[in-house]
Amino acid sequence: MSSRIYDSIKDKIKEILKEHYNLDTEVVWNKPPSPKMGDISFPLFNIAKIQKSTPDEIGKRIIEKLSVPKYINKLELKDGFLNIFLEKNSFAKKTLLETIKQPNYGQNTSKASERIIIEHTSSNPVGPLHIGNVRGSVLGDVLGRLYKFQGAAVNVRYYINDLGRQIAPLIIGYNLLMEEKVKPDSKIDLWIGKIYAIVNTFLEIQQLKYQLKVLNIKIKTESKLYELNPEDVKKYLSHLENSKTEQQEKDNLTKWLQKLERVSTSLQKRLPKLYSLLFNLVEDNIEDLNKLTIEYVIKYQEGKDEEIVSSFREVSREAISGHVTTLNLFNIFHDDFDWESDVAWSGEVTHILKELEQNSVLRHDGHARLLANDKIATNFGFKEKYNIKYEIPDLIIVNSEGITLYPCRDIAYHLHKLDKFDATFCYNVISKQQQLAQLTVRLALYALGNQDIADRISHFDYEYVSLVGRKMAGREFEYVTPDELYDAVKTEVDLLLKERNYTEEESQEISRKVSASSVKYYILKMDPQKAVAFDVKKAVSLNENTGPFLQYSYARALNILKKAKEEKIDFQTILDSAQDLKFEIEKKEEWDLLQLIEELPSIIVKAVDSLRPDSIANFSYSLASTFHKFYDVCSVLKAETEELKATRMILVYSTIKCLESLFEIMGIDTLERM
RNA sequence: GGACCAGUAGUUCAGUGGAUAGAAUGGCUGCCUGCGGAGCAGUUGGUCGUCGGUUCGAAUCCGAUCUGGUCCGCCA
Repeated sequence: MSSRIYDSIKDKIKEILKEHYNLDTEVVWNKPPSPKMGDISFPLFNIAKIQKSTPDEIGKRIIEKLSVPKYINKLELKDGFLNIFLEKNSFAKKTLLETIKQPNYGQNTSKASERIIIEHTSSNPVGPLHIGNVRGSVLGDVLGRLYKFQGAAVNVRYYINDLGRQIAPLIIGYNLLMEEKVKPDSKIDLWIGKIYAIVNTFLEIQQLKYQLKVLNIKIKTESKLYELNPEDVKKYLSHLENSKTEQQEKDNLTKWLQKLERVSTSLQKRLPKLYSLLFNLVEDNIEDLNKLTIEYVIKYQEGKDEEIVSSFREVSREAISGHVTTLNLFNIFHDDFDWESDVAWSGEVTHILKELEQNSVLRHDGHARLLANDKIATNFGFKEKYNIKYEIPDLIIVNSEGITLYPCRDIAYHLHKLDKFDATFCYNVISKQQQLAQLTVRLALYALGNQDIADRISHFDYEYVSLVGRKMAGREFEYVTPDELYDAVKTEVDLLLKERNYTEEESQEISRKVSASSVKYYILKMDPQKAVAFDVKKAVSLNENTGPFLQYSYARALNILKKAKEEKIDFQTILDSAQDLKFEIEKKEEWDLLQLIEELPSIIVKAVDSLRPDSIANFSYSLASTFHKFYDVCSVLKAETEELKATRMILVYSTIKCLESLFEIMGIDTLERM
């Protein structure tokens, strides 16, 4: 907890301790459990202990010396705490005058000297974004907005992983459909996701059959190369059971068989038309899908075959364009896009490997090459610097066939990434699964003599999102997309809006903004470190701690001022003469609201310093919720006295300003009516 | 086997050394001639995974331990 007024009282107490006891110690404050014990309290135990005195003695001394600022009403000692009762009216005046004065309340320049790169989303271009990826998008977006709000220059980048083996089967299927002039049956990235899942299944079926053949597990069958029917699976399983294969391998193959059977049946059921269309196309045109896949991958990695290059790029671009459309729904935008393939083609990876080799930090083991993470961490002072006490595992970066794996490109990418924006710091908002890979990148930079770069890169990690009861799997076309959540909410909202008298245009704007905020806020409000089982029902809810709830509070607050205008109350004059106004805080609800307003600036600072974008959402909820309570109990326009009316109007106005700042940071739209 | 993260009300979560652990949701009950009911109020519900330690004080820090997720040699 932090607050400017409270901190200033704290500083006074610190001064007294320094002056009186020559004591330089940290003083903490907190909120008493009950208002009867005051508004703010200071525990005196540790000071008493250092001074070999009692809390009461210390407290008495502080009270004696504390020249009471005008917003302190009463001081009290109780159970070792110094309890302070604030003079609410002066507190209100100080806080609200400040709020009125600032154009964007809570904005500051504490990060003005920073230039921040934020990489987020960076999803593979083989399907639509799902709620798992979008968790990173939302966190990255809000982190960037927090920095911007505090004066930093922010550059948001998307790293396109277009070199994956997985893309090749997608390209093959996509091209076959193009030749047949088949049109997408859905949003482009979703369509790509379908093609990928289907053709990849064919590929896996072929690979599995090949493996079984190698082990001499053969069955009599009528089925085609890319087909796996249930009867064959049964036969395979019984052959496998009786074969002399190692148990471990038996288990793996059994699992694989079962999985592929499940996936192919499920895909056939859910996408019957596309499945059979692609099946026939691949069966008729592709003799050896596996071989072709490898050929494509190698050719793209080399980057010289123009046809292949343009195919990969085209499909990737299509997928990413779908991602961008989705992200834009939620006010999430990227400034730049980097291609993994560009990094590969630059030839830098070869140099890096050579240098790592020369520096003796590559470990050859069997046939693969690993980056000697622990050795680097120890020798270059990394462990000491970051207080790492365990052994860091080595990571394979070149496989036994001499093919460089993605961490190599990641290292090359990060060598120049900060230069692209002349950045002071870079956050990679990437799921926790990438922890070791991300650490490896930084260690490689250490080994290459680029500690200065490595120390300015941070992995902002977040836990995975699963579905209630099952896992999300792109390969199986199993996921919940933010698009479908958005649509589900929108249907609900449209229904609500039908009962109100809005024009079609207004209605569309409102439902768009409400739906977007609903989905975005739901993802934002969860602690990044917590794995979440996603509940679709809750995600589309419009009540309680949701985006629409906040928007509703805003509209309600705004409406009071609108109403005031109708009643010919000149609020501008009230604002202009606020300096001379006698502020009056009468009820608990006003006081609660006021304190949250006062707290907002420090909440913003803390959110970025502790890397908790989600804390903004939770604070917004308490503010909105407190406002509703205030609204219910305190009549603004019909307040008993002019002073009370003016104070309440300014409270409403300040709440609006708070919400505007919070919405700005969360990238959620405000609504005047809904 | 090692590492990282999580474990708080029936459920979903907030709470990163302070007094009596907070919301929401489910169930039950009230408030629309009122500044917008997408709201508010009441009621019910917790050995903060377990055991120790540090401390005047622990959900919070340390150590063990259990459970779940993820990563640790050829996918990204």
